Amino acid sequence: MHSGLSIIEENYLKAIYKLQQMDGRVSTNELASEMGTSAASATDMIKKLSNKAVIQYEKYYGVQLTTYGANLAIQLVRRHRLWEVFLHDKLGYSWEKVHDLAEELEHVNIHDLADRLDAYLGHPKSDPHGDPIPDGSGQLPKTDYIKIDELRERDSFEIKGIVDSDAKFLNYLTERNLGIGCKLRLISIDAYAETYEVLIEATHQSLVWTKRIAQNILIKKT
Amino acid sequence: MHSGLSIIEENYLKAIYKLQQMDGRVSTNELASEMGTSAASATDMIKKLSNKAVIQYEKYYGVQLTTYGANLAIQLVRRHRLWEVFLHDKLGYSWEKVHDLAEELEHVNIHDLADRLDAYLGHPKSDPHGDPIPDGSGQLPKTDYIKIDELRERDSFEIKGIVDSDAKFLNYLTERNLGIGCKLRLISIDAYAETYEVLIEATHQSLVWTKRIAQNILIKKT
DNA sequence: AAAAATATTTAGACTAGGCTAAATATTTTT
DNA sequence: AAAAATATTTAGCCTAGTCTAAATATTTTT
Ligand SMILES: [Mn+2]
Ligand SMILES: [Mn+2]
Ligand SMILES: [Mn+2]
Ligand SMILES: [Mn+2]
Repeated sequence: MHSGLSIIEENYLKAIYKLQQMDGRVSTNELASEMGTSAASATDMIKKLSNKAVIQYEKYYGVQLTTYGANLAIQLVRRHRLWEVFLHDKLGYSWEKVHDLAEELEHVNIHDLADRLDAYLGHPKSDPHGDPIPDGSGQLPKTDYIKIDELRERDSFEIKGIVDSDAKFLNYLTERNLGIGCKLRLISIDAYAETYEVLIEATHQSLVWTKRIAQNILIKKT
Repeated sequence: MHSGLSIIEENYLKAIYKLQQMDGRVSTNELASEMGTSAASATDMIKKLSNKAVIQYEKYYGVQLTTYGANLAIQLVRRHRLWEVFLHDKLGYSWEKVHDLAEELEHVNIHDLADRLDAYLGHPKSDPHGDPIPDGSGQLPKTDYIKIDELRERDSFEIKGIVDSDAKFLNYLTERNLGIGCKLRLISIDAYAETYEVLIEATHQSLVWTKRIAQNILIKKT
């Protein structure tokens, strides 16, 4: 259960996992920027994680998680998201607040804490931001969410997830009564301005999404 | 909310708080021994905590918590015990396991986490070891527990708490079906051997407690 | 009131994680 | 194919927390 990694090493590991999702290979600069440190510090840490067999490292080439490292990362993500569910569902925190708290709680990993928490929460499939929660064996529930650019005018849809849940974006959504499970309809597409006019079914409120905003929202056609 | 102390500084603070309960003034050696470090390390940390106005320090004399430091310590104890209740009552951990986990969780202190946890747990008055939980303003519920040497033969009593909940002692109790709330009767006192024969009401099981064991159990006459 | 024993502090060194500045490799542009 | 720009690593230094060994203060014993 105990990973042999320090809290800081675990945070780097999670960052590598996140970047690898998108890019495959992770460069020193990418990692440094994600962690908010210097490239020199990232190089130092890369060497440490490499010595612990968590990542595979080739000089001037970048890093990749080993199978072992990927497993550790997924369990870390699992704990993070389970804590987010706890904080949101049981303690009533808003989805903007849960991330910072889970960022600390995720590092507690003794006994079978994650499994007990999972059972207590009723084996949730996704966290408050719509991100899928890996099961005990590291399996991620398969989702088939799309983005709004795959819809046609007058299609109905539901918000299912957020690509990058940074606090400012979550706040933007909350202020406009948008959240996971929210039902909407695509009213019109402005192809030149690259904007989408949508209507919230519940309130009949109408909004315009720029491409940048729309690309950050995962949906399902209904 | 954020104390300005590192996790390690917080652990020292809690140790000082614990030792001060018993002794008043805390010596360098006592602290080093409680923390499992060298006296030199304890001296180093004492200087740091003193600079942060958490303790008052006089060379070669010992340390004492300041009012500010005592408040921080009590809030830390509050978080520790609330997490223990959560782990025990909600996740079903035994009282031997909750301490180690709470030792890590107690350091998470952002937003109003302790207060939300407290409300969620129904404002518990004591943790799974019978230790009182301070309220949000640091007030400890007053208890009037005694030890068995204040009883007479044939008195009935209930276990209310444990003085020093180390794992081995908790295990000793669990193996004999003893725990908080357990009802017993004092059968006889052997003044010369300094032992107490007690009877568990529920099972009619009879046990002999040595003075060392008896001194570690807090009870209430019923 | 000395001597001996004990407690505490200081000195110097080590590891983890971080930084800046300089050196070196790689990629892109011309 | 050079030159310029960018990316990465190395070198050297810093702080937090730890250690051992040595120095100093205090307490206890004789
Ligand atoms: Mn984290
Ligand atoms: Mn999340
Ligand atoms: Mn702790
Ligand atoms: Mn306890």
